[in-house]
Amino acid sequence: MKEIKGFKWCNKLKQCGCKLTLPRQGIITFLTKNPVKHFTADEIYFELKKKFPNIGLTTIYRTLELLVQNGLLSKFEIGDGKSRYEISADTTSADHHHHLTCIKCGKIINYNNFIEEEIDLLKKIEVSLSKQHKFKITNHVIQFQGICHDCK
Amino acid sequence: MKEIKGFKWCNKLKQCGCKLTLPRQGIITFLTKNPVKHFTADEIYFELKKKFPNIGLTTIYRTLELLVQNGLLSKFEIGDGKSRYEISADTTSADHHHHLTCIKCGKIINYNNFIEEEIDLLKKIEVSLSKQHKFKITNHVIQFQGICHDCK
DNA sequence: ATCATTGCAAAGTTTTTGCACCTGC
DNA sequence: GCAGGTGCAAAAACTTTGCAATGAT
Repeated sequence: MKEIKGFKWCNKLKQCGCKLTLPRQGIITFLTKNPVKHFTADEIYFELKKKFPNIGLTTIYRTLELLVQNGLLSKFEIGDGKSRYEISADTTSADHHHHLTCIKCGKIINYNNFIEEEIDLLKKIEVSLSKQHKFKITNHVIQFQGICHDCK
Repeated sequence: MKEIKGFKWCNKLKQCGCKLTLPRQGIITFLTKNPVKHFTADEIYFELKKKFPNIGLTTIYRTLELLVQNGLLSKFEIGDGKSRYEISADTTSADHHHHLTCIKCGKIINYNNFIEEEIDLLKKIEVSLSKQHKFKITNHVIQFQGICHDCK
């Protein structure tokens, strides 16, 4: 077992007392390499199959859930019935983005040319909500929904 | 067929060329009366059964989808595999709120004591995104995720 | 009268569970 | 070596579809 891309996340997993198995490394590596996409479990499964032909879809689901629970991944839904996952990018990271989704065709557009106040405000809100509701906030899902140019 | 609570939405539906059937009225009425909850299709089904014993779950799904497509409802997911629906409250309405959800137990907390800049900024972003991506934005899903006091 | 809408049953998808085997530490 | 992790098959859960019957305009 040698260290690979995504080692930061791999270490984080170890710190949580989880074993760093090959499937887990594979999933972390893959999602780390593609930080701006939003994969379904199925898409990750078919991708991982290439490197780990024996991997099972069950493992994908279990690993994704584990990573979500430990704050490494963000899980969300755009209305098509499939959960989507992406690496939790820090709000200061260039990979951090929000989503604009079409309620007709399901198209997802990322945007990260934030209005300058946007990130500041989110941090402020997170601090405020944490205190008020005694939550440890790990993530946020900001999603604007509407009808895209093609569907109108 | 007589007018009932939620007539504003009922009229909106008619304007979209949809027939105003009893099940549709029932669903609109129910969701209008409970503007701050987030119901699953199943929960709405069992509620509507009381008034319309013959109603089918299929109708619930079809009606909800219709209402979402026409912008009357907001649909979102908190990570438990069930879609949730609520009446689209205008951002200026007292019913308008955002969500704080626990990734462990699925608890949903509404908050609407917005930091004063929050609503202004959202409007600004919506205008900006609409132009940039030629979207007609109908709704937004703002969701902070974390671990609640009880789960920590 | 007409055509959209409904309810039921069946099918389709996505996700979870049980269990014997395997693997990282 | 052992607890935790994996893969397969089966099951569960949620949602959609086909179709004949019904209902709103």
